[in-house]
Formats: sequence, structure tokens, C-alpha cells
Amino acid sequence: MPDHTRPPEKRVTIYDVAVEADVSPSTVSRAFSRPSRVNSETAERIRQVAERLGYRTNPLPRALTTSRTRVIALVIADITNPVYAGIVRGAQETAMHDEYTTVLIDAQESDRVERAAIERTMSTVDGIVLASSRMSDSAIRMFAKQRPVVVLNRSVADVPCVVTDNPRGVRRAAEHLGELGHDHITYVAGPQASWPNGIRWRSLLEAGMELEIKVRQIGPFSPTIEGGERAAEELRARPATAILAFNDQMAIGLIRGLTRIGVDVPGDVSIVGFDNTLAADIVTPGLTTVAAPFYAEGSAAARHLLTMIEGAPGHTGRPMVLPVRLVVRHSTAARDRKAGRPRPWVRQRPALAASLPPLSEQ
Amino acid sequence: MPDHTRPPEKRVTIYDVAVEADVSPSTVSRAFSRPSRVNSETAERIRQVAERLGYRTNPLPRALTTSRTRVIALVIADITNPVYAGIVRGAQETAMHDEYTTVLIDAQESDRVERAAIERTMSTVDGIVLASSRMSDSAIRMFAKQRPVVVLNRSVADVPCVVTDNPRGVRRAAEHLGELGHDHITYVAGPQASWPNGIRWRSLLEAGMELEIKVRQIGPFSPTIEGGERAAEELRARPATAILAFNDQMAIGLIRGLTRIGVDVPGDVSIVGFDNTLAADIVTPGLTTVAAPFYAEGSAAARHLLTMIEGAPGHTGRPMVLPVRLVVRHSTAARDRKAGRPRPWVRQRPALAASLPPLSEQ
DNA sequence: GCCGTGGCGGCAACGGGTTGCCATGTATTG
DNA sequence: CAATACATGGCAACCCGTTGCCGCCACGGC
Repeated sequence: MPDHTRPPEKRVTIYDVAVEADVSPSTVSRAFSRPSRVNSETAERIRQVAERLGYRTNPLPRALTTSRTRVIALVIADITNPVYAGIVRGAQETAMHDEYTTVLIDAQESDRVERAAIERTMSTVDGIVLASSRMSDSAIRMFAKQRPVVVLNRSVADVPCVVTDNPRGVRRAAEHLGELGHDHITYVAGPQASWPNGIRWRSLLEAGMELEIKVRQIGPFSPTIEGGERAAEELRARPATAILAFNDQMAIGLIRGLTRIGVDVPGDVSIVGFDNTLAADIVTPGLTTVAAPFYAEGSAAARHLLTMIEGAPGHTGRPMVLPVRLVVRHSTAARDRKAGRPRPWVRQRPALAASLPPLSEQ
Repeated sequence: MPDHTRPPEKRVTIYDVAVEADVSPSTVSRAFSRPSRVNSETAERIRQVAERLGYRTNPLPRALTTSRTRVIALVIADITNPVYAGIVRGAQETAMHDEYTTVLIDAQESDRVERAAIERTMSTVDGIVLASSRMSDSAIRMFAKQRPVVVLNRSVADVPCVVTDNPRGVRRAAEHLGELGHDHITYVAGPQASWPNGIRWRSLLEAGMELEIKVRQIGPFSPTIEGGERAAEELRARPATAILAFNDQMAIGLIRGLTRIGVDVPGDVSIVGFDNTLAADIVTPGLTTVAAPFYAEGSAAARHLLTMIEGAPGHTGRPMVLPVRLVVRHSTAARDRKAGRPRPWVRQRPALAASLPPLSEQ
């Protein structure tokens, strides 16, 4: 009685192809990895046999000898954050174009998870892109010693970096607010561990000096809608007329929180966000925000990583800086637009408003 | 003169550890993979030496003999869609818990990209989760023959599936609209290739029968905000009072498009979306929508896949169904709330409105 | 004292491509 | 026609853990 159970579907190997094509396994191997090294007719024959048998080269043993897996890792801080979608696409598409596969790792905003995942993955990838890493500089440098690493949205000495032009973005936002007649800007800070948070505040300080606009900082708050809402609460006691938020999520939380307590945006307060996420366009009023070229970021980081993997020197001294632009919507308006109309929170808490802490503190 | 260039940082292997611990390589291997098989003191010594030398077992050669990589692939249709964030997290966390790594593949809404990426990755993973695959059933079954596969958000015969309770979600939405006095519901369709799109429409047909609500369908449209805006255009000619949109993005586009042409939501039209993405809470008015348990979906799919990898039978006949719930916000209201007020589009285009196609067509 | 049993460790083959080196055969050159 | 160069393909070692099998030794029972 014939055995109808299908064969164990053993994987087809170069040995199978070699037998069928009547050549040695090494020739089969070369037919794929170094076609110039074998007679073109032989190569063609081998390719046809391989096709017929359904052979595909197995990347595992290949990696064993070449120590190249053609896989790169992309580590992002928080997959929940829509900001990373563009980055992932950019990185993945450039990698795919060079026939590299991308492994995505979500660090879940935790430096511990991030380290563990990288340690587990490192040996199987040719390089790593760290997008908004939460790890320490020294930890990053340690990984960079073992594998090519490109850091995104952050500047780490001795490691190649890709960043967006935060100073320019902040500057444009400040100019925009200044043109609208604002002479105070409050920066609503995001996580202190976040590198962009630091540079945005410093850039604002600098822009404030040059443009003769007073600045101050409140926070840090969580970089989420809730964080923005909490910031709005805090602003009751320390009113502002112009706000630069660490990111769009927080800006949206601010709009919400302020609107809820009777403050009109942009009538009473102008708000500028960062990132130009989809939500910035959905919220009412539309959020004026600094747009970053996410796709280009991911793409640039991946491309740079790939050249490093191919043996390029990598660190070029200065980080690669990508341009940003200000997208003006409806959350910003001229300061005196409602001149004469008492501001709700001043009405609500005249005592507190009168005893404001001096601006440009911190 | 001593050579100060650091050594080539050769990877530490079991052989290095073996020499240092004065045992054979096989013993080192067993000390890690089968500790019970070696004397506990020896094992401890080996572990200490390994620690000192910085040895980590290399998953590549291990996979070569065990044919287990402890990596699973998660294929999603479009990383731009926030819906997948929760799924990815759920899958990744469950996998990580069992010490599996997750490789994320973005199919970019293209069945071609999807196939190519899977073919490239398949041999290096132990199993695959297909979330909202755009491939044909037969293509999916083909892959399922070669590796354990779990399909998410779709039902494919002979392949284990995890789906959300679309019929119940649609039913709840229809009941909600019915209770508000609506007796017509227009379904604004998403991509025809999308499985949930089909089942949502069929569920609405069924719910309409039972609840005595008339239904019709327009579309298909792209499952994006723009798609919703285009649908709004089309609705000018074929007005509706209650709309169920394929997803939140389209619902938001509808709100926008309708508002722009002077239709009040929810005064003139009630709109219900699908997914309960973050944006549903941000848009004005807040979107009533059917919430799906994304995290649980990803987690369930991954868990199921892992048990299959461990040798469990896998296909259990019927798909695993996860519960949904209706989140009521402000985009739905009683139909006669503004009774007596002429509806703007009827005013605008009386002729067209009068010659409406019969409802429950299609 | 002899044999059986179990614990422990080593040997060697294996998985599946890759590659340095050599052998053979053909083409080129003087 | 001899000498050299080049194209082509095979052999065998290698990458690095894993595992079947065997040998050695200690211990226990009779």
C-alpha cells in the first residue's frame, strides 16, 4: 500500500540542486553568490534546476560564514507614537531597495526593554538604527563598538547621527509668534530624558535672546495628550499668551485642557506644536506646528547605516541635519486680536495672575 | 613596540569558553541548552567563565541545527495606520515574554510587497502572523503549508484565524442609530479587497433586516481621510441621515467633508466609525465608533502562533472571535433633533434629493 | 568480588552555504 | 611548439552550536 502522507517537505539545498544539475555543491553556491565565477551556461542550467526544485538560498548558513545577515534593526522608542510610522517606512524602503530586511524593535519608552531587545538581536543583524533611543550615551557607544550604529533624533559623540534642524524649527516658530505680536513664549517641556526636548528649549532660549522675546519653561510633562492637559491645568496659575509645546500630542492636550477651562485658542493663547502628525490636522483649531521630514529621516539613517555596513567610515564628525518647516494652521493668531476683551483666566484668578513669577526663569 | 590596536574583537565562542573552563565544547553547549545534563558544579564554573569572557550563544548556528530561530514575523498591511500599533505591541509583548523576537514587516498595502517580504523572511522565522493580509486566500494557504501561520482580521479556510466580532459591532452601531430614531443607514465602504469591509457590509444588511432599518452602500473609497472626503462629495447627490463608515479615518473625512458643505454633524447626519483610534477622540465632534481590542488581537494571535510552533495542532475549525464595544461620543444624535429645520443639502439640490435612488440597493 | 545502573563528559558528525586553493583544459603569446 | 595566462569547476576546510552515541567511573546490590 503506497504511503500517501506527503513527504516531510525537506528544504531544498544546494546539494539537491548539485546532484540534479550534475555539478558540485560549490558550483551551485557560486552560481548564486558569484555568477561571474562560473560559466554562464552552467550558471543558467543551475538556475533552471534550482527554479524547478524550488531552491532558495538559506540565509542562516550563509550568514554563518559571511557573517552578514542582510538584516538591520530599527529600534523606536514607542510604536504608539505616529511619528515613527514615517521613519519606519523610510528606513524599511531604503533597506528593501538594497535587499536588506528590517527588524523593528519597540522599546516601549523603556531603556531596560530597549537594551534587552538589542542585546538579544544584535548578533543577528548587520547594523542598528536607534530612533529616539532612551539609553545613555555610553550604552549607545558600547553597542556602536560592536556593530554599525546610526542614531536618529539625537546627537551622541563619536556615533553617526541624523537629526532634524530643531534650532531652525524653534526659531521659525518664535519668529511666527513674534510677528503675531507675542512677546512672551512659554515652552511646555516633554520628557527630560528626551534629547530633542533639551535642544528645543535651548534653541528657544537663544531665539528669545535674538528676537527679544521673553521665554520660560514649565514641565516636564508626559509627551501625550494627557501630559498636555496637565500642563493646561498648571497654566491656570501661570498664564501664557503664546505656547510652544514639545510635540503635537501635548499641544493637542493643551488645546483641549485650555478650551475646557474657558480659554480660547487662538483668541487668548496661541499654541505651536512639533512634528506635524496627522492629528495636528484633525484637531480643532488646526494646529500650527513644526513639520519634520520623517520619511527622509528614516531613509537617511538607513542609507547611512548601509554604507557603514559596506565598510564606509561612518562617523563624519558632525551629525547630518535635515530641514524642517513651519506649518501654519489656526492655533496661532495675533496677540491683540481680542484686545480689550478680558482674558478669562485673568478674570478667574486676578490675584495669582498679578503675582506671576518673572518670565524667562529657569 | 607593543601593538596598541585593539584586537579584532572576535566573537567569543563555546570553544573559547571550553578551553578556559577546561572542558569540551559540547559540555559548554550543554551547560546552556541542557543544564540538567551536566554536573551542576561544572555548569556553574562554565557559566562563570562564559560571563567573564562575555560569551553569548549565537542564535545563527543554533538555528542551523535546531531549525528554530525563536523569531516570529508580524506582517501588517500599513504601518501608517495607527490601528496596528496596538496589535504590534500585543504581539511583541507576548512573544518577548516567551523569549521570541518579533520581526515587523510593513506590506505598504501592496500584495506584491507583502509576498516578496514574506518570501525573503520566511526561512528565518518560526512562524508568521498576517495582520490584515492583502494576499489571496490561496497564497496564504501556500505559506501556511511551509510555516505556522495565524491570520488576523480575516477568515481563511484551513488556517487559524483571530478576528473581532464585526457582526456584533455593526449590530450595536445599528441599534444605537435605531434608538436615535434613524431608519436609514448608509454604509460608506472601504477597500473591496479588505475582508472586514465585506463582513461589515453583510452584517449591516443582516442587522438592517432584523431591526427594520433600511441600508445601502456607497463606495468603495480609500480607507483614509481623503477617501471620507470624497465620499462626502458623493453624498451631496445622495444624502443620508445616518452613516456607518468602514473606519475612523473615513468617518473623520466624512465629518470634515460634510461640515465643509454646510451639513451639520450630528445635527443633520449621524456618523459612526470603526476602530476607535486616537483620532476619534480628537476630532470635533468626537466620533462615535466601534472599538476593537487591538492589543488583545495581537497578543492572541502571537500566543496562538507560539503554541503552534511548540507543536500544537493549530487550526481549530472556527476562528477565535474577540469582543468589541461601541464607544458613543458626539457624532451621533437623535434624528429629529433639528426637526423642522430644512436640511442644507436638500435645500441646495432639491431636484437631486427628490430623485434619490431607492435605499437598500446593492 | 562481580555485574548492573546511572551520572557525566568527550568524540565526531551534522546543518547548509562559502571560499581558498588546486587541477584541468583551453586560449594566447612569442 | 613551448610557455604562460586564464577560465572553470571540484575538494575540503570552515563557520559554531547541537546531539547521538560511547566510554569511563562510582556506587549499590547480591
